[in-house]
Amino acid sequence: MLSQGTVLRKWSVIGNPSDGADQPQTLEDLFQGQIEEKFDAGEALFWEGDAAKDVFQLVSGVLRIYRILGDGRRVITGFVYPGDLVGVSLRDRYLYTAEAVNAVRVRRFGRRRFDEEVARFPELRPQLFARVCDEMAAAQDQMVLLARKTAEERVCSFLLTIVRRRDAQDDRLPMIDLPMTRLDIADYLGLTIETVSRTMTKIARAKVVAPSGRHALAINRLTRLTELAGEIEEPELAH
Amino acid sequence: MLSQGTVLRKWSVIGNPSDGADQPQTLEDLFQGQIEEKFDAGEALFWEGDAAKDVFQLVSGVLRIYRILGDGRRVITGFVYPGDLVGVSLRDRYLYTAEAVNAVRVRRFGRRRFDEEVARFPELRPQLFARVCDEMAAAQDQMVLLARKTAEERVCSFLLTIVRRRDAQDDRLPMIDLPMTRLDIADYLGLTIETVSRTMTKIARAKVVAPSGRHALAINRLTRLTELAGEIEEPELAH
DNA sequence: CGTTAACTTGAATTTTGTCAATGCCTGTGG
DNA sequence: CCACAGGCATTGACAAAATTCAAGTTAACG
Repeated sequence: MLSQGTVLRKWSVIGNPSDGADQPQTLEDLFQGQIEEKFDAGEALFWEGDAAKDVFQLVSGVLRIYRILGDGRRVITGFVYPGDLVGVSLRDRYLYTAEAVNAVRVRRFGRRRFDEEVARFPELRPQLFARVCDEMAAAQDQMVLLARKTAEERVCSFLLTIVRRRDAQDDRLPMIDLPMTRLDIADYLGLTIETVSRTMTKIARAKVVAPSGRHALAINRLTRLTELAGEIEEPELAH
Repeated sequence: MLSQGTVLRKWSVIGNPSDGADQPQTLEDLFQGQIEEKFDAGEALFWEGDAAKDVFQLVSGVLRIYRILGDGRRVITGFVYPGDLVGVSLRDRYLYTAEAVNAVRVRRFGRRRFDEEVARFPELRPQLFARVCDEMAAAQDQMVLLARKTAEERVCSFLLTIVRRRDAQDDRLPMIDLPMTRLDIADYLGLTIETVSRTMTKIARAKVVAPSGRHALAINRLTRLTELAGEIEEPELAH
């Protein structure tokens, strides 16, 4: 629906990339000119250690970003959602693997050229900076979660983050999508699949959420979920 | 000793900040012109939530960077060492508190002016970018540590990071400094002081390290320490 | 509609946290 | 320079939380 409009805009605005007259107003504009590539669920866009040749913008679907310890332990350091960029804040090599959780569409941009374009259009700089700051802020939130939160707080924080990401998206009854598996969630939250499963069951029994299949659930009590996420000052509530 | 020299250089090179002739070659040069401020152990440079007015460069001493959860749980997201910058990768407000672990000296730079200078001297951009990338890489390492490493691996990884930071610094027998308390270490590693203490004792008994007071220790078996940190591929060693 | 991977649930185990008591640096003041 | 105090660290015993191991169940996909 929206994509149709933005695709048209792409051709009219920067149909000729070497023409100095075109002025990308936003980082998104930069990517509009790139061909869409598709990856199936489970396919990797790139691997940890690969030469960091490209920057990607996710058009649709979800990516998982992860690292593997020597003995196979996996840590998912983040999920990437439509509109997000991957591969910006690193030097010569990717520090992590980026893999499609479900079928995804991405736009690719050579890093060299990406840097040149950003240098050429200074108004893009603050946008890029803002994205890097958000990435840094998310990493810090995740460190707090991993260092000090309980299993229940981790799961609730995770669900809450997803609720909040859908910015004023459509309806008012929060129904969220969980395209990733329990193992993905466990590796993101520093837990086992069993603990994630038990916690989900627990908050479902408490009617805080209502699962709808394995990959979607309704948030019945958002305030309670926020409390359980450990994001309330001095709760000290009667239980 | 060195500071005398750098202070002199400051006046000769950028004594007149509005003079366009001076060219800071490095980010360090930018800070050379700023007056040194001192903070005692325990004093805060700024608090989480404060308006992010300044960027700081640490001249000497160590800072802890932390956030507090509603009920008092503290998470130290990083330590800052001489030469490091604090307050760069954030927007309008500080996302964390920065506190002196021991007596520190810092140079302060207004964010507004810092941004202007970086815009004015494009050769500073890649340096700033590199620092932000390193910060991001460190945050990811920390997420891996917190999500999947055992207490012993966490403590050994921490010691190893400190060993590696002193880049070819003087002698060859690794003696390291731990200015922070066990509570600081615990809050950084997502453990309790008791677990940190027990783990330290354990690797000391195994002669991997040799404590020298509470705030220093010698690394006797660096290879073993690296193994214990969980950074070796497929160990599968006889125990 | 059937297969199979993904998920859930239960019981036992392990790791780390909590509580409590003791010990010992480190920095202060004599 | 030494003695002392108090905070910081260590150690031990016990408890709690999460993991591991082992079955069962279920929902997603062809």
